[in-house]
Amino acid sequence: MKYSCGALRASDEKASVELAGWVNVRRDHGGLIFADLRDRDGITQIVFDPQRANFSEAERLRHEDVIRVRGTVRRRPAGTENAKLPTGEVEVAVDELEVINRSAVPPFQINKDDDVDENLRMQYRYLDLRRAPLQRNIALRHKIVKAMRDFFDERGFLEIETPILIKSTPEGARDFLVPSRLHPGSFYALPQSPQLLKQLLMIAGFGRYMQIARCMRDEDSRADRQTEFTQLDVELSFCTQEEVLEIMESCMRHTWREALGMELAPFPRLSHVQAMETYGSDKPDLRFGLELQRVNDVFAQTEFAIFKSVIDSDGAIVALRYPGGGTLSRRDFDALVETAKQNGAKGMVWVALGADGVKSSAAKFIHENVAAQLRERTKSETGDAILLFADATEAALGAAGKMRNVVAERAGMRDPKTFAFAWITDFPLFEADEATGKPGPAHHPFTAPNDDQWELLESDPLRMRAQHYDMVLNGFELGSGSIRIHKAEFQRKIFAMLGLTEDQVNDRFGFFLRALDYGAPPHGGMALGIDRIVMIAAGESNIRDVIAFPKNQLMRDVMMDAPSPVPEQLVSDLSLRTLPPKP
RNA sequence: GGCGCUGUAGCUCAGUUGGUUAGAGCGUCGCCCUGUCACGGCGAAGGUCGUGGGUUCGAGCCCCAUCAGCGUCGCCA
Repeated sequence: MKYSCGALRASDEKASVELAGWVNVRRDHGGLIFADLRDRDGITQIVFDPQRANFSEAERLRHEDVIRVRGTVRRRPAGTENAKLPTGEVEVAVDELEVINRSAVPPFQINKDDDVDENLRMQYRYLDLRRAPLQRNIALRHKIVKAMRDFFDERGFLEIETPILIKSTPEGARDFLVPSRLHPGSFYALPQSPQLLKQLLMIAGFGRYMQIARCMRDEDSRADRQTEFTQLDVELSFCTQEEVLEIMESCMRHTWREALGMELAPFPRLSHVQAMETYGSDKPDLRFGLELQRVNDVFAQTEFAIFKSVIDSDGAIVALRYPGGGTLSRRDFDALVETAKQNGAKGMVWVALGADGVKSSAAKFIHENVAAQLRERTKSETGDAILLFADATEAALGAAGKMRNVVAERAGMRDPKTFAFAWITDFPLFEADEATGKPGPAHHPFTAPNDDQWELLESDPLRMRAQHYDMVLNGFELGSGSIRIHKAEFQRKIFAMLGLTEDQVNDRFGFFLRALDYGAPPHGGMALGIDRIVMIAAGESNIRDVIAFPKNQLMRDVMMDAPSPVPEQLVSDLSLRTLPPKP
């Protein structure tokens, strides 16, 4: 009878079994050969006896050979059980050995979790995937996605697929374009998200929609961001923001329970303003405290010119506790100042609360009473350091917020096994564009403002708050959602506000505005990044480690060697011509 | 496009102030080994020090350029 390599137990003793898998390792004792046979399910020790004809064949087994064996399960002799393996009480005495396919010597060791060069791993992705960490991560990903689907099914949602070839709408990220053979000069776009399509499904009366949706954005990748990625996409009709939050939070609670066996506490909620003030970030890591403190008052009388001018110009001096930072050397602090600058700080003043007294990079201005007040305000202790950031309010908070993560990392306060979810609510509807100062959508242009704020659209749009919410986890944004605008009239107002002409609106969004005219129900929803969720759940720090076939930083698939040139004929069939590469 | 880190054996790394023949562990190959599980023992093979140029009597090491990977800024409605 066939078994997986993780199945056999002591209770299977004397069973006649067939196992197939990869040779994880061979231990050749000369007169007796052990091998560990591996498949997705586990590892089983098989034993070759010199009396058997297959012994000489067993001597030739090598790592990653694919074999099938038939034999008898027996208990291992007392004292030789392996407690590290679930199958460690038994072994299979092999009667028949079939070598199905020999393996070349792999470019790196499959049976060890050692670090290997990323490029090599990508080139031999199928071998990297064979190793335990990726096997685990991909299996976890399946469990998470299944838990999500089960949850929404239970709640009456339909999973509906939306097309991959859609219309380019020039807002947002750069589109991936697909040229049309039948319509020369015209292009499809790959979806950045199924945003408009899911809203159309609401207008179509489906009420509750979800999809595990593939999305593409032609932007540079990061450790937590891949150009091609997967979203849990959700939309529902006749809902309030509160209902969306409840459903999404329950979904995550269900998912963590099913996939990780963990119970999640209720998610704390912070307004956007609150998050920025307290943590200097709209995606604060709540695994630790280290709240930022505005300490302008402490320096009200300071002679320190930089601080003084910041206070006079209505900026902020922000203090951050660095637990254990008091023992750092001047050299370490110099490096930390550099880190702060890379994180957007103009500069950074440090105050070290050493056992032998207070030291500071601005010692002249950090009088004893100032140090005492800072210590009190940041709840610091002897042995800690306090970092000070002075700048325009937003900039100072932002830099301090980034350094908050840096010092927490150094202080070992970012435990990957702790999951601190939170909601961020009350985002602004518009943000001023840094270059032009013009208002642009903070989320996307379909987001509804708070119901009573439409009159601000002409007078003071930047003050409008949106029915927009983010879910964050351990300092990562998992995703955003909002209540959408469901009246064409209001949608047109927003487009106009964003500077689109009537013609542009009709050309790009005409189909959508028309749909809003035919009885569009109020609706809202959310989309969460599946890759990021799995990454954090798996305790990985790179999103590639939870994607079966990821691309590298320059968007190349180095295993397939994509993208690649194509025959000229294929290009001309599309009525296209390639330009010579840019010099 | 900018910045940073990395590049030495199949893999992971060490390599002192620029100085003889570039080392280790794992893997690979061969021989030995009947209770191992990172089996053990003995032996062997394996190197364009990313690439190109320069400085020097002499470069893995210093300088310049370049390529690749990773991280990051820009970008990500």
